[in-house]
Amino acid sequence: MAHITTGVEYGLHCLFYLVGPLEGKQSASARDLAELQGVPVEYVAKLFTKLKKAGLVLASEGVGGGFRLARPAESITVLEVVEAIEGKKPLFDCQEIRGRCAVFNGRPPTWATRGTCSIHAVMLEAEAQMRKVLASYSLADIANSLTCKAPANYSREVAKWLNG
Amino acid sequence: MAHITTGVEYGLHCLFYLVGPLEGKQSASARDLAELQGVPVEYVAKLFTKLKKAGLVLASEGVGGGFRLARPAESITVLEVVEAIEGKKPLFDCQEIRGRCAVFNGRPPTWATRGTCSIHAVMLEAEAQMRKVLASYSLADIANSLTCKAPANYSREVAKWLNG
DNA sequence: GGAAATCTACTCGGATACCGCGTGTCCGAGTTATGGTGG
DNA sequence: CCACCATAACTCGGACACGCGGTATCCGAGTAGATTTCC
Repeated sequence: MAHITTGVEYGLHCLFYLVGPLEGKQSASARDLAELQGVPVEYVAKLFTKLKKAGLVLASEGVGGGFRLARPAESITVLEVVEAIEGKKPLFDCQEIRGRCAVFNGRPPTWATRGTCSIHAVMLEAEAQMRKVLASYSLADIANSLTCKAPANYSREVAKWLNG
Repeated sequence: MAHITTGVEYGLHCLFYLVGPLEGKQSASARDLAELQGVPVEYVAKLFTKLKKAGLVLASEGVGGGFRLARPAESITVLEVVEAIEGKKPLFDCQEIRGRCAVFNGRPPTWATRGTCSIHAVMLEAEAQMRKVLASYSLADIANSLTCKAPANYSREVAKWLNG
Protein backbone atom coordinates (compact mmCIF):
# COMPACT_ATOMS: atom_id res chain seq x y z
CA MET A 1 0.00 0.00 0.00
CA ALA A 2 1.34 3.32 -1.01
CA HIS A 3 1.28 6.45 1.09
CA ILE A 4 -0.74 8.39 -1.46
CA THR A 5 -3.72 6.15 -1.95
CA THR A 6 -5.92 5.00 -4.79
CA GLY A 7 -8.66 7.25 -3.47
CA VAL A 8 -6.56 10.30 -4.23
CA GLU A 9 -5.91 8.98 -7.71
CA TYR A 10 -9.64 8.52 -8.35
CA GLY A 11 -10.40 11.94 -6.94
CA LEU A 12 -7.83 13.72 -9.06
CA HIS A 13 -8.87 12.01 -12.27
CA CYS A 14 -12.50 12.90 -11.59
CA LEU A 15 -11.66 16.50 -10.78
CA PHE A 16 -9.91 16.94 -14.11
CA TYR A 17 -13.17 16.39 -15.90
CA LEU A 18 -14.64 19.26 -13.89
CA VAL A 19 -11.96 21.65 -15.12
CA GLY A 20 -13.20 23.75 -18.01
CA PRO A 21 -16.71 24.66 -19.17
CA LEU A 22 -17.86 21.01 -19.49
CA GLU A 23 -19.44 21.82 -22.88
CA GLY A 24 -22.77 23.16 -21.71
CA LYS A 25 -23.16 21.18 -18.53
CA GLN A 26 -22.19 23.02 -15.39
CA SER A 27 -21.90 20.02 -13.12
CA ALA A 28 -21.37 16.28 -13.36
CA SER A 29 -22.72 13.64 -11.01
CA ALA A 30 -20.52 11.25 -9.12
CA ARG A 31 -22.04 8.35 -11.01
CA ASP A 32 -21.19 9.80 -14.39
CA LEU A 33 -17.65 10.66 -13.37
CA ALA A 34 -17.08 7.19 -11.98
CA GLU A 35 -18.62 5.23 -14.85
CA LEU A 36 -16.82 7.39 -17.37
CA GLN A 37 -13.56 6.10 -15.98
CA GLY A 38 -14.50 2.60 -14.91
CA VAL A 39 -13.98 3.07 -11.19
CA PRO A 40 -16.34 2.10 -8.31
CA VAL A 41 -19.31 4.47 -8.21
CA GLU A 42 -20.10 4.41 -4.49
CA TYR A 43 -16.49 4.87 -3.59
CA VAL A 44 -16.17 7.96 -5.75
CA ALA A 45 -19.34 9.36 -4.16
CA LYS A 46 -17.71 8.94 -0.78
CA LEU A 47 -14.59 10.73 -1.94
CA PHE A 48 -16.61 13.67 -3.18
CA THR A 49 -18.30 14.14 0.18
CA LYS A 50 -14.80 14.65 1.56
CA LEU A 51 -13.95 17.06 -1.20
CA LYS A 52 -17.11 18.98 -0.42
CA LYS A 53 -16.32 19.13 3.30
CA ALA A 54 -12.93 20.54 2.38
CA GLY A 55 -14.63 23.22 0.30
CA LEU A 56 -13.06 22.16 -2.99
CA VAL A 57 -16.30 21.32 -4.80
CA LEU A 58 -19.92 22.45 -4.62
CA ALA A 59 -22.80 19.98 -4.77
CA SER A 60 -26.22 20.53 -6.29
CA GLU A 61 -28.81 18.01 -5.24
CA GLY A 62 -31.73 16.47 -7.04
CA VAL A 63 -32.12 15.41 -10.64
CA GLY A 64 -29.47 16.77 -12.93
CA GLY A 65 -27.44 17.73 -9.90
CA GLY A 66 -23.80 16.98 -9.39
CA PHE A 67 -20.51 18.58 -8.51
CA ARG A 68 -18.54 21.50 -9.79
CA LEU A 69 -15.34 23.15 -8.65
CA ALA A 70 -15.80 25.63 -5.82
CA ARG A 71 -12.84 27.73 -6.94
CA PRO A 72 -10.96 28.28 -10.19
CA ALA A 73 -8.80 25.29 -11.05
CA GLU A 74 -5.67 27.45 -10.94
CA SER A 75 -6.11 27.97 -7.19
CA ILE A 76 -6.64 24.33 -6.20
CA THR A 77 -3.39 22.50 -5.55
CA VAL A 78 -2.73 18.79 -5.64
CA LEU A 79 -1.75 18.99 -1.99
CA GLU A 80 -5.21 20.27 -1.07
CA VAL A 81 -6.83 17.33 -2.81
CA VAL A 82 -4.52 14.86 -1.11
CA GLU A 83 -5.21 16.27 2.34
CA ALA A 84 -8.93 16.56 1.70
CA ILE A 85 -9.21 12.88 0.87
CA GLU A 86 -6.78 11.16 3.17
CA GLY A 87 -6.37 13.74 5.91
CA LYS A 88 -3.08 14.97 7.29
CA LYS A 89 -1.42 11.66 7.81
CA PRO A 90 2.27 12.01 8.57
CA LEU A 91 5.00 10.40 6.51
CA PHE A 92 6.44 9.05 9.76
CA ASP A 93 5.14 8.96 13.29
CA CYS A 94 7.81 9.11 15.95
CA GLN A 95 7.45 6.66 18.83
CA GLU A 96 9.87 8.59 21.06
CA ILE A 97 12.21 5.65 21.41
CA ARG A 98 15.06 7.85 22.56
CA GLY A 99 13.44 8.13 26.00
CA ARG A 100 13.08 4.38 26.46
CA CYS A 101 16.78 3.62 26.88
CA ALA A 102 17.22 1.04 29.63
CA VAL A 103 19.89 3.04 31.45
CA PHE A 104 17.23 5.65 32.22
CA ASN A 105 15.22 3.13 34.23
CA GLY A 106 11.95 4.56 33.00
CA ARG A 107 12.87 8.11 34.02
CA PRO A 108 14.42 9.74 30.97
CA PRO A 109 16.35 12.90 31.81
CA THR A 110 15.25 16.14 30.22
CA TRP A 111 18.22 16.29 27.84
CA ALA A 112 17.05 13.03 26.25
CA THR A 113 13.56 14.18 25.32
CA ARG A 114 14.12 17.87 24.70
CA GLY A 115 13.28 19.19 21.23
CA THR A 116 12.40 16.93 18.32
CA CYS A 117 13.98 13.53 17.86
CA SER A 118 16.89 13.63 15.41
CA ILE A 119 15.36 10.96 13.22
CA HIS A 120 12.02 12.67 13.33
CA ALA A 121 13.62 15.91 12.20
CA VAL A 122 15.00 14.25 9.07
CA MET A 123 11.64 12.70 8.26
CA LEU A 124 9.84 16.02 8.78
CA GLU A 125 12.22 17.69 6.37
CA ALA A 126 11.62 14.95 3.80
CA GLU A 127 7.88 15.30 4.23
CA ALA A 128 8.06 19.07 3.84
CA GLN A 129 9.91 18.72 0.54
CA MET A 130 7.38 16.21 -0.68
CA ARG A 131 4.46 18.45 0.17
CA LYS A 132 6.20 21.40 -1.38
CA VAL A 133 6.15 19.63 -4.74
CA LEU A 134 2.50 18.67 -4.36
CA ALA A 135 1.60 22.27 -3.49
CA SER A 136 3.41 23.58 -6.57
CA TYR A 137 0.95 21.99 -9.01
CA SER A 138 -2.63 23.11 -9.50
CA LEU A 139 -5.50 21.24 -11.08
CA ALA A 140 -5.20 23.56 -14.06
CA ASP A 141 -1.53 22.68 -14.54
CA ILE A 142 -2.21 18.97 -14.82
CA ALA A 143 -5.40 19.39 -16.81
CA ASN A 144 -3.46 21.44 -19.34
CA SER A 145 -0.81 18.79 -19.79
CA LEU A 146 -3.59 16.26 -20.29
CA THR A 147 -5.50 18.25 -22.90
CA CYS A 148 -2.26 19.00 -24.71
CA LYS A 149 -1.94 15.32 -25.51
CA ALA A 150 -5.58 14.72 -26.42
CA PRO A 151 -6.94 15.51 -29.88
CA ALA A 152 -9.36 18.41 -30.25
CA ASN A 153 -12.52 16.32 -30.49
CA TYR A 154 -11.84 14.33 -27.34
CA SER A 155 -13.62 16.77 -25.01
CA ARG A 156 -16.60 16.74 -27.35
CA GLU A 157 -16.67 12.95 -27.22
CA VAL A 158 -16.64 13.06 -23.43
CA ALA A 159 -19.45 15.63 -23.36
CA LYS A 160 -21.49 13.50 -25.73
CA TRP A 161 -20.98 10.48 -23.48
CA LEU A 162 -22.05 12.46 -20.41
CA ASN A 163 -25.22 13.67 -22.10
CA GLY A 164 -26.12 10.44 -23.83
CA MET B 1 -0.05 3.75 9.28
CA ALA B 2 2.71 5.92 8.01
CA HIS B 3 4.72 5.39 4.85
CA ILE B 4 8.01 5.16 6.71
CA THR B 5 7.31 2.42 9.16
CA THR B 6 8.09 1.66 12.78
CA GLY B 7 10.54 -0.97 11.60
CA VAL B 8 12.70 1.72 10.08
CA GLU B 9 12.57 3.68 13.30
CA TYR B 10 13.69 0.66 15.31
CA GLY B 11 16.45 -0.09 12.84
CA LEU B 12 17.83 3.42 12.83
CA HIS B 13 17.84 3.72 16.61
CA CYS B 14 19.64 0.40 16.89
CA LEU B 15 22.19 1.33 14.26
CA PHE B 16 23.12 4.48 16.15
CA TYR B 17 24.43 2.37 19.00
CA LEU B 18 26.73 0.66 16.52
CA VAL B 19 28.30 3.95 15.47
CA GLY B 20 31.58 4.56 17.28
CA PRO B 21 34.02 2.17 18.94
CA LEU B 22 31.34 0.73 21.29
CA GLU B 23 33.79 1.05 24.23
CA GLY B 24 35.73 -2.18 23.86
CA LYS B 25 33.02 -4.29 22.30
CA GLN B 26 33.19 -4.60 18.55
CA SER B 27 29.67 -5.91 18.03
CA ALA B 28 26.33 -5.97 19.79
CA SER B 29 23.69 -8.67 19.58
CA ALA B 30 20.17 -8.01 18.40
CA ARG B 31 18.87 -8.93 21.83
CA ASP B 32 21.01 -6.38 23.61
CA LEU B 33 20.14 -3.63 21.16
CA ALA B 34 16.45 -4.37 21.45
CA GLU B 35 16.30 -4.70 25.23
CA LEU B 36 18.42 -1.60 25.65
CA GLN B 37 15.65 0.36 24.00
CA GLY B 38 12.59 -1.54 25.11
CA VAL B 39 11.51 -2.74 21.69
CA PRO B 40 10.49 -6.27 20.58
CA VAL B 41 13.55 -8.52 20.40
CA GLU B 42 12.46 -10.93 17.69
CA TYR B 43 11.27 -8.12 15.51
CA VAL B 44 14.62 -6.34 15.71
CA ALA B 45 16.38 -9.60 14.85
CA LYS B 46 14.24 -9.80 11.75
CA LEU B 47 15.12 -6.26 10.78
CA PHE B 48 18.82 -6.96 11.10
CA THR B 49 18.65 -9.91 8.73
CA LYS B 50 17.37 -7.42 6.17
CA LEU B 51 20.14 -4.98 6.99
CA LYS B 52 22.63 -7.78 6.53
CA LYS B 53 21.21 -8.78 3.17
CA ALA B 54 21.54 -5.17 2.08
CA GLY B 55 25.20 -5.23 3.10
CA LEU B 56 24.87 -2.52 5.74
CA VAL B 57 25.92 -4.65 8.72
CA LEU B 58 28.11 -7.69 9.28
CA ALA B 59 27.03 -10.53 11.54
CA SER B 60 29.23 -12.75 13.69
CA GLU B 61 27.57 -15.91 14.88
CA GLY B 62 27.88 -17.88 18.06
CA VAL B 63 28.37 -16.77 21.65
CA GLY B 64 29.42 -13.17 21.97
CA GLY B 65 28.49 -12.60 18.37
CA GLY B 66 26.40 -9.78 17.06
CA PHE B 67 26.31 -7.05 14.48
CA ARG B 68 28.62 -4.25 13.46
CA LEU B 69 28.52 -1.73 10.66
CA ALA B 70 29.85 -3.03 7.37
CA ARG B 71 31.02 0.42 6.27
CA PRO B 72 31.96 3.65 7.99
CA ALA B 73 28.93 5.44 9.37
CA GLU B 74 29.65 8.45 7.19
CA SER B 75 28.94 6.43 4.05
CA ILE B 76 25.62 4.89 5.14
CA THR B 77 22.66 7.11 4.33
CA VAL B 78 19.24 7.11 5.93
CA LEU B 79 17.77 6.30 2.52
CA GLU B 80 19.79 3.10 2.36
CA VAL B 81 18.43 1.99 5.72
CA VAL B 82 14.86 2.80 4.70
CA GLU B 83 15.13 0.84 1.47
CA ALA B 84 16.91 -2.06 3.14
CA ILE B 85 14.11 -2.52 5.64
CA GLU B 86 10.96 -1.77 3.72
CA GLY B 87 12.09 -2.25 0.15
CA LYS B 88 11.55 0.17 -2.68
CA LYS B 89 7.89 0.79 -2.12
CA PRO B 90 6.62 3.69 -4.18
CA LEU B 91 4.96 6.75 -2.70
CA PHE B 92 2.15 6.24 -5.20
CA ASP B 93 1.31 3.45 -7.58
CA CYS B 94 -0.43 4.53 -10.74
CA GLN B 95 -3.42 2.45 -11.83
CA GLU B 96 -3.35 3.85 -15.37
CA ILE B 97 -6.85 5.20 -15.12
CA ARG B 98 -6.33 7.51 -18.06
CA GLY B 99 -6.70 4.55 -20.42
CA ARG B 100 -9.99 3.39 -18.93
CA CYS B 101 -12.11 6.26 -20.22
CA ALA B 102 -15.45 4.93 -21.43
CA VAL B 103 -15.27 6.72 -24.77
CA PHE B 104 -12.33 4.49 -25.69
CA ASN B 105 -14.51 1.36 -25.46
CA GLY B 106 -11.68 -0.65 -23.96
CA ARG B 107 -9.27 0.27 -26.76
CA PRO B 108 -7.37 3.33 -25.57
CA PRO B 109 -5.57 5.12 -28.40
CA THR B 110 -1.84 5.46 -28.21
CA TRP B 111 -1.90 9.16 -27.36
CA ALA B 112 -3.78 8.35 -24.17
CA THR B 113 -1.24 5.96 -22.72
CA ARG B 114 1.99 7.35 -24.12
CA GLY B 115 4.59 8.48 -21.62
CA THR B 116 3.95 8.70 -17.91
CA CYS B 117 0.59 9.72 -16.51
CA SER B 118 0.49 13.41 -15.57
CA ILE B 119 -0.54 12.65 -12.01
CA HIS B 120 2.10 9.99 -11.73
CA ALA B 121 4.73 12.47 -12.88
CA VAL B 122 3.88 14.85 -10.05
CA MET B 123 4.02 12.06 -7.50
CA LEU B 124 7.33 10.81 -8.84
CA GLU B 125 8.80 14.28 -8.49
CA ALA B 126 7.51 14.52 -4.91
CA GLU B 127 9.00 11.13 -4.13
CA ALA B 128 12.34 12.10 -5.62
CA GLN B 129 12.52 15.20 -3.43
CA MET B 130 11.67 13.15 -0.38
CA ARG B 131 14.35 10.59 -1.12
CA LYS B 132 16.84 13.33 -1.84
CA VAL B 133 16.49 14.54 1.74
CA LEU B 134 16.82 11.03 3.13
CA ALA B 135 19.95 10.46 1.05
CA SER B 136 21.54 13.67 2.31
CA TYR B 137 21.89 12.41 5.89
CA SER B 138 24.29 9.71 6.99
CA LEU B 139 24.23 7.63 10.15
CA ALA B 140 27.20 9.66 11.38
CA ASP B 141 25.30 12.92 10.93
CA ILE B 142 22.42 11.85 13.12
CA ALA B 143 24.62 10.06 15.63
CA ASN B 144 26.57 13.28 16.07
CA SER B 145 23.51 15.34 16.76
CA LEU B 146 22.46 12.74 19.31
CA THR B 147 25.77 12.61 21.18
CA CYS B 148 25.92 16.38 21.17
CA LYS B 149 22.90 16.42 23.44
CA ALA B 150 23.99 13.57 25.70
CA PRO B 151 26.40 14.13 28.60
CA ALA B 152 29.87 12.66 28.38
CA ASN B 153 29.26 9.70 30.66
CA TYR B 154 26.19 8.48 28.78
CA SER B 155 28.11 6.27 26.36
CA ARG B 156 29.97 4.73 29.31
CA GLU B 157 26.65 4.00 30.99
CA VAL B 158 25.43 2.28 27.85
CA ALA B 159 28.61 0.25 27.56
CA LYS B 160 28.31 -0.80 31.19
CA TRP B 161 24.73 -1.91 30.60
CA LEU B 162 25.71 -3.93 27.53
CA ASN B 163 28.49 -5.74 29.43
CA GLY B 164 26.64 -6.25 32.70
C1' DG C 1 -55.92 24.34 -17.14
C1' DG C 2 -53.68 24.83 -12.81
C1' DA C 3 -52.42 23.18 -8.25
C1' DA C 4 -51.27 19.37 -5.45
C1' DA C 5 -49.64 14.73 -4.89
C1' DT C 6 -46.66 11.15 -6.58
C1' DC C 7 -42.58 9.47 -8.75
C1' DT C 8 -37.86 9.39 -10.07
C1' DA C 9 -33.10 10.37 -9.79
C1' DC C 10 -29.87 12.31 -7.29
C1' DT C 11 -26.84 13.58 -2.89
C1' DC C 12 -25.72 12.54 1.79
C1' DG C 13 -24.26 9.75 5.61
C1' DG C 14 -23.60 5.73 8.17
C1' DA C 15 -22.80 0.70 8.66
C1' DT C 16 -20.42 -3.13 7.19
C1' DA C 17 -17.46 -6.61 4.86
C1' DC C 18 -13.12 -7.77 2.71
C1' DC C 19 -8.29 -7.95 2.37
C1' DG C 20 -3.47 -6.66 2.19
C1' DC C 21 0.28 -5.36 5.02
C1' DG C 22 2.84 -3.87 9.09
C1' DT C 23 3.67 -5.54 13.57
C1' DG C 24 4.80 -8.97 16.75
C1' DT C 25 5.58 -13.82 18.29
C1' DC C 26 7.11 -18.51 18.06
C1' DC C 27 9.91 -22.34 16.72
C1' DG C 28 13.46 -25.25 14.54
C1' DA C 29 18.07 -25.48 12.25
C1' DG C 30 22.72 -24.33 12.09
C1' DT C 31 26.95 -22.20 14.33
C1' DT C 32 30.39 -20.93 17.76
C1' DA C 33 32.49 -20.38 22.20
C1' DT C 34 32.58 -22.37 26.87
C1' DG C 35 32.84 -25.90 30.32
C1' DG C 36 33.20 -30.64 31.49
C1' DT C 37 34.90 -35.43 30.76
C1' DG C 38 37.90 -39.18 29.79
C1' DG C 39 42.19 -41.08 28.11
C1' DC D 1 47.93 -32.27 29.76
C1' DC D 2 45.30 -32.77 25.78
C1' DA D 3 41.61 -34.35 22.82
C1' DC D 4 36.81 -35.01 22.64
C1' DC D 5 32.02 -34.18 23.81
C1' DA D 6 28.00 -31.74 25.77
C1' DT D 7 25.96 -27.43 26.73
C1' DA D 8 24.66 -22.70 26.22
C1' DA D 9 24.02 -18.63 23.61
C1' DC D 10 23.71 -16.75 19.42
C1' DT D 11 22.20 -16.02 14.27
C1' DC D 12 19.24 -17.35 10.58
C1' DG D 13 14.96 -18.25 8.31
C1' DG D 14 10.38 -19.41 7.91
C1' DA D 15 5.62 -19.77 9.57
C1' DC D 16 1.81 -17.72 11.74
C1' DA D 17 -1.47 -14.75 14.42
C1' DC D 18 -3.28 -10.15 15.17
C1' DG D 19 -5.00 -5.56 14.18
C1' DC D 20 -5.32 -1.47 11.58
C1' DG D 21 -6.67 1.00 7.74
C1' DG D 22 -7.67 1.38 2.64
C1' DT D 23 -10.99 -0.35 -0.55
C1' DA D 24 -15.49 -1.47 -1.79
C1' DT D 25 -20.48 -2.29 -1.24
C1' DC D 26 -25.04 -1.68 0.53
C1' DC D 27 -28.92 0.73 2.44
C1' DG D 28 -31.90 4.35 4.40
C1' DA D 29 -32.87 9.40 4.66
C1' DG D 30 -33.47 13.69 2.55
C1' DT D 31 -33.96 16.79 -1.62
C1' DA D 32 -35.18 18.67 -6.17
C1' DG D 33 -37.05 18.29 -10.64
C1' DA D 34 -40.39 15.67 -13.62
C1' DT D 35 -44.70 13.36 -14.05
C1' DT D 36 -49.24 12.30 -12.94
C1' DT D 37 -53.58 13.03 -10.73
C1' DC D 38 -57.46 15.51 -9.21
C1' DC D 39 -60.45 19.48 -8.66
